[in-house]
Parts: sequence; structure tokens; C-alpha cells
Amino acid sequence: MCMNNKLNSYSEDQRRVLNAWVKLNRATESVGQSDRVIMNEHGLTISQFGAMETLYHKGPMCQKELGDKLLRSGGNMTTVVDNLERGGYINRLRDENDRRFFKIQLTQKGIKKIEEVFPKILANLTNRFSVLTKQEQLSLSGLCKRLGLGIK
Amino acid sequence: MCMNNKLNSYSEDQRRVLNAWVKLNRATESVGQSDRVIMNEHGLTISQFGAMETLYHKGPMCQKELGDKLLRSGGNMTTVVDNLERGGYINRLRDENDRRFFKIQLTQKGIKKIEEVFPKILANLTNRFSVLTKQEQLSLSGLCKRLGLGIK
DNA sequence: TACACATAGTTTAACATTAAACTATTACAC
DNA sequence: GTGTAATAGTTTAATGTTAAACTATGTGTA
Repeated sequence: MCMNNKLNSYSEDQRRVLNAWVKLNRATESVGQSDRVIMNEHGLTISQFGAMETLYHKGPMCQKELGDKLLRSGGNMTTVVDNLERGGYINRLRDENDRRFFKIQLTQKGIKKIEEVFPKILANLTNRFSVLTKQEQLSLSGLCKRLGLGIK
Repeated sequence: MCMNNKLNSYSEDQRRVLNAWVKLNRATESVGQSDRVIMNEHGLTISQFGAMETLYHKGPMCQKELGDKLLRSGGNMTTVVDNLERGGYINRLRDENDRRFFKIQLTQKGIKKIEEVFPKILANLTNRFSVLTKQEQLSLSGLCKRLGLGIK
């Protein structure tokens, strides 16, 4: 039926990997985009929410560490932290022991915002993941952890 | 030990969902970023590769359809297709039956490029997914498909 | 001390991405 | 037929994102 039979030219192993990658990507984007709509309704971007959520749950840290946790480049962290600072959600505190570092910490306004938005994101995630059983959620976690870290 | 015990304030159900979401995101980003390095070495961005790969495997289509498949906005497709057209990788063909549409199709240069780069991406994916058994890859596909589409 | 090297952060150019407002074209109801 | 709604695509403003070159600061060694 299909005019394009190029996918048939790949081995079974290759098709299985391609299919897994496409499904993984689509699931991540689909859930992520439903989160984004909620964040936007509260005036935050995905990156801003991600940075604020990390600072909220893991405490103050420097930009480099934040970028490492969020898998983002240093230049990108400068941009995102600039915009959060302009919005009054975070402060940059120069580390006087080692002046290369800033300690990034949430302001009261930032704490209030993340405490307002995070429960709504959590509710959305709980809803999205409710199509999987508890065991399936644990299974997905385990598979993704190994895939992300390269652990057999 | 940890100064921030906020995560302990969530229910077991909530922590399981949060953990699954973090792991899913990290795995997708980790694999995606390894793909990106390869694409960049060949002068393509992730979006450009994604559009060309879709056109290659599914045949010519209009921008809207391409955007639907890639989960991207219409405005974004204009940008990406503009840049691909400027690079000589695709052509816009006006549909004379319904002049609202363009048919986007790969040029010979585009076909040559995707046939050069796609095998390297496929090799990288095969390598990254090799930490999972065949059964685990199939299991991951199934879980992600249901999560992405909201199917119990 | 001086100099090489490493690390944190910034800047720039190029491209990606969205929402929203917009144009052009087609479909449909009356 | 005419007007209204729907659809494909474009534009704009704002933000995100990277790589690469850069500044500032600290480390370590000769």
C-alpha cells in the first residue's frame, strides 16, 4: 500500500531501535508540551520553570551546576538566569571565597511562584502518567535511567 | 543528610510519577544530544534533519502535515523549511489544485545528504539502545506509545 | 613571583520555537 | 453569488539554544 518502502530496507534490529526512539521522543514531547501550556498560563517558560524547580528542590547552586543538572550549555544558563533575574524570581550572589562563582537562589517572589505552579505541573504529570500502572511507571523509569546513563 | 527535604513531602504516587518523568526526559535529551553532535558535524540541525528524514521516509508533503508529524508549530515550519530551501535541500512546489498548499520535497542534494547522515544517526541510536535487550526495547516502545497517546 | 592552565561566566552569530496577529485561498451555508 | 468560516502559510516579538571566542578569576608549578 505504502509508496515509500525505504523503512523495509532496514534490519529488524534497526527498525526496532528506530521505533523505540520515535516513541520515546513523541511521548516526551507530548507530555512536555502539555506542561508548557500550564507554565505559559503562569508566565513561565519551560526553561525558567526547570531552573526554578531545581533551585527549589535542591537548594541554591551556581550556574554551572544548574546547567549540568538541566543538560544545558553555559551560555544558555546565562540567558535563562538573566531573564529570571529580570523577572525578580532569583538573585545572583557573588561567592566572595571564589569570585568566579555566583550562588543562584530563589527570591521570595520566586518561591511563591514555584509553589503556585509546581502543584499544577505535578497534577498534569500524574494525570498523563495515569495511563500506566504503578509497575509500568517503575519499569519505564528503570529502562530510561539505563538508556540515559548507558548502563547495561 | 539532605538539607532540602521538600521531595519527601510528596506522596509515594507523586514521587513515582516525578521520577519517571525526570528519567524519561533525561534519557530523551541524552540520546538526542548525542544525535545532535553527529548532525552538526554534517552541517544539519536537529530540526533540519528531522524534516528531511520525514520527507525521505514518508515522501513529499505540505508544511502543515510535516509540522503535525514533528509536533512543531506552523510558524516554526516556515522557518525550518526556509532554511532548508536556502541550503538547497528541499523545494516548495505550489499545489495548483489548492493554492494554499506547498508540496515540500527533497532535492537531489537533499536526498544525497540524508542518505549520508541517516546511517550514522541510526548507528548511534543502535549503539545507545544496545544497553537494552530486544524485549526491553519493545517494552519501552509500548509504554512510550501509550504515554504519548494517552492509551490505557 | 611568573606563567601556564583550568574553571565560571559572558558575548555573539545563527538557528529554533511559540503565540498571536496577519494574508491568501478555499469551503460552505444561505 | 455573497458573506462567513475554515485552512495553509507568513510575520513578528520574545525567549531558548548551541558552539566558539572571549573575560575574569583561581590553581599549581617551576
